[in-house]
Amino acid sequence: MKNNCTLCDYKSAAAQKLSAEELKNLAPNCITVKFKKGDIIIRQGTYSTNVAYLKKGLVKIHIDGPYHVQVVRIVKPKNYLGLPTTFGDKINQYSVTAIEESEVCFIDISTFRSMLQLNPDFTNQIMLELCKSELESYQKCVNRTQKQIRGKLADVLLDFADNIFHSDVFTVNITQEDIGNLVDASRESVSRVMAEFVKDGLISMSGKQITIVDRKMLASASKNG
Amino acid sequence: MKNNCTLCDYKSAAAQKLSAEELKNLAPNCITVKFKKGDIIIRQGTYSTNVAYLKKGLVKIHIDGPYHVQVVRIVKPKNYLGLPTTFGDKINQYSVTAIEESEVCFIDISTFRSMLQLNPDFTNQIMLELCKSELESYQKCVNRTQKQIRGKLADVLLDFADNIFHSDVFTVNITQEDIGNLVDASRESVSRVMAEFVKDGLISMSGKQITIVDRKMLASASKNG
DNA sequence: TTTTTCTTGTGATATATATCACATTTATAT
DNA sequence: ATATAAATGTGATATATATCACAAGAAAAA
Repeated sequence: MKNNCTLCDYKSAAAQKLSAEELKNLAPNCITVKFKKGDIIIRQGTYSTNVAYLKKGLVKIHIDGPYHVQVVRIVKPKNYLGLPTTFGDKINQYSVTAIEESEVCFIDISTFRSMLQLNPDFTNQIMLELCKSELESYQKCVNRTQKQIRGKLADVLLDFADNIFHSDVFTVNITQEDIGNLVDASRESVSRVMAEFVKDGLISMSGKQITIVDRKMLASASKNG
Repeated sequence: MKNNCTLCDYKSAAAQKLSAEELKNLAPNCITVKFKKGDIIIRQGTYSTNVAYLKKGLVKIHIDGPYHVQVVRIVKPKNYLGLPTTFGDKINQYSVTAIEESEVCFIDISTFRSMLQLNPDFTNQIMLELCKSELESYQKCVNRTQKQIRGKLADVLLDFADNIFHSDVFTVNITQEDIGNLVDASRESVSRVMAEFVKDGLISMSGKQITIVDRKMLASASKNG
């Protein structure tokens, strides 16, 4: 689908720094593609020739580890997917898969580069996001390696409510195995701990819908396991 | 100590993109400071007002986790320390400590920002490094969470030899507790596995000097634990 | 609807590694 | 040189979580 970037309602913080002229030049160099749940958007090990930007939907970023897949994080719209790959390495170091119907805008890499070259405000915003996500990934890694399952699961549930769905009631279209890969635990352990959380009244579940019932206790589980 | 950046022998890849004029302007806005082994260069939780760049020595980057310290990585010279903090957050998200006598150049942050604003080649190089380190940190996190101690220790030893000391014989000025924090293991476990490696002829040790004896077996330990 | 596949629940068991406790060695300070 | 502190080695024990095995439920396909 051809784009009209000027009128785009899903502009990134960085793209909002672009001039009318620049946005006009951008349009013919990017395409929007729709993905269904389960579709692979970026595949680890393949060449990356575009910058991907999530306009709508929800995706997971995942890496093939030595023994399992690790889900690095869940990404919501108005975020670039795989920015670091775009520069550092030409080969995608991780995969991105849609977990809901999603719309991704693929921007030609040399167009993206020339925007960086020409517009320092744009560049600055991109750098800010790179830095933020690097710091976040450090913090997440510490939590992944040090907390135990109850703590990590509580973290993930609060993160979903606070940063992704902005509601204490939400429906995540991922399996318990995915959640396991997100907190480095087996799917059986996820099942058990979730049941524990329900039993103890921290959350309630019906199907894939999760409701956060007791924020305080969940926060305490996040801290003390 | 006042700097003469033009004549500096330790320029970063990015700084090599600066013009003679730009280097001249840089000099009055940075100072070089010497640190002894054990000195804290950057302290987590404090304000960051400078960009730090490692000219000589060796440092560790570490984060206070919920239960222990995690050593994120060991950094060798000609690398920026804490770049992501410089933009993303004004508060240092991690600490940096010298593990050998080190020299660090502190660059005034607004000077650094204006170089980014004015020199796209400089910026490009900085972005490249940011991206590379983000990808690296993803990969490291997967290894940390999935491999077991033998594998992680083998990784670290090979990393030291290949990427830091460029020799199969090297002396690391860190304790086994540090190594434990680097591979997310207790110091006792590090001691035990190191002894195992010596017994099995993968490495030899005398004091803090480590010699890699059997690369093949070490690489296989890295893979298969 | 019926069949097949995917996902979840739950007990029993195995295991890697932490923790504790103390001895010994090495480094640092007096 | 001596005292003190820090780092390392090593056994015994505890424990969180993986793995295995199978049942049951939900979703997708036929």
